Amino acid sequence: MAISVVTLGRLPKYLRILKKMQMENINNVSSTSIAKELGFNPIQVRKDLACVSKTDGKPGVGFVVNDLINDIEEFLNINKSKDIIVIGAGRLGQALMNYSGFENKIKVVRAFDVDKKKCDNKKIFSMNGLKNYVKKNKISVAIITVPREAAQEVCDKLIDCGIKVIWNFAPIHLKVPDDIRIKNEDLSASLAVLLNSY
Amino acid sequence: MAISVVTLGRLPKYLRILKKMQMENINNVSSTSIAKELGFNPIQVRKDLACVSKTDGKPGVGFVVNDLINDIEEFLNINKSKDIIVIGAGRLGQALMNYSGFENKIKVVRAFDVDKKKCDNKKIFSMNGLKNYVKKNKISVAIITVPREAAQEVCDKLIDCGIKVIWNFAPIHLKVPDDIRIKNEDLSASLAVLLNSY
DNA sequence: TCAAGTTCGATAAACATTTATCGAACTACA
DNA sequence: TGTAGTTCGATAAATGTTTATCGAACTTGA
Repeated sequence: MAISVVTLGRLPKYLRILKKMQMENINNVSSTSIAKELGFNPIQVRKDLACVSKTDGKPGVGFVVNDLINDIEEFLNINKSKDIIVIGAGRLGQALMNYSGFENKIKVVRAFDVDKKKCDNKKIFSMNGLKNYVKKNKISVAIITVPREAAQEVCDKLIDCGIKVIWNFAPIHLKVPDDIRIKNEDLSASLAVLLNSY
Repeated sequence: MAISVVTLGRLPKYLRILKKMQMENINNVSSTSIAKELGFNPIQVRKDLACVSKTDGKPGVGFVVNDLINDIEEFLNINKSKDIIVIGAGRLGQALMNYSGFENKIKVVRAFDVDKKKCDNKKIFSMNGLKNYVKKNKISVAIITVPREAAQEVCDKLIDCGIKVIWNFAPIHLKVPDDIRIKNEDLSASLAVLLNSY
């Protein structure tokens, strides 16, 4: 069976604590200790790991940290480098450009903005160069951090440029054709869950 | 039965498009059209709405937009104003302070930072004043946007100050006592889901 | 060597969420 | 008035996710 979205979302969390263990020269780890670290259920951890790793854990010992890291990274496809662009060089856009939490080779390489004053020709560029850059560098993933009013227009433009995957931070539900993958990241939804979950 | 987390996360999305309809003087709306707008299933929409609204929809007509808005807002408790603080006045912290997507009366009112150069005594303040401010203004919700290395320490300090709900954007899984509500917002997890969901 | 404790994977059970079905109520229009 | 189309809520079915159970494999230390 294909992996579920919830499992997929947990993988980077495993990766993060496994890498911490790797730094501390810990070779083996049990599902129980991973679970305790993250507040999960150990059975769930084993199930998740079984989805992405062929190497079994040893009873009484646990899993090999290095093997797990390799298997998860391979599964998440973060061994090949991936360049992402962001549209909207406001505070959020710039925060994402400088965010240190993404996996190894995933980088937000360049921002585009309508405001020419923001363009520094190092990492922030005018929207005019967008299509050319996307084509030349075969960019397929873009992040939208423009104001709500501009978001749908920017989204349409990105699709026109050949972008296939869009991560939208503007507080609006963007509509896209079926062949485009989009995640409408909704900070107010996250906050609602946090404030109201009993 | 208590409302589920997934339903809770959809409520702000309903709210957003309902408010748009309200602006356009649309009085009635069917579950079908809401579903189409958001890419959901109409039955799911009706179920979600039934959780938060006592007022039934009329067959052949749909729901009353204004009533739905009121019921959802009341359910989400966003009629009373709620002040939130953010620790870490970097780009992400400042982005959240200026974010326009939160509901009406939810405001990120003040940031705290160790870097005194960032403090402008308008909205950004030194960490020294944290505890006093939290106590005086009965703040219960805080956002963490400091670098990973500082996050756990900041988290502990917040709890010591009396904060009960924490929204963590640092790429690390923070541990808190059972009586503290925390959401470890994990941007790299979100991205992993987006990049790998089939 | 042996007993106690840990940990695994597989299978099954419990629980949660989404989707389908259906009869009834309403609108719109001939 | 009557008929076709829309929409509802309730109930049931299907699907997905998490947790429990259990026998077997391994470690550790007496």
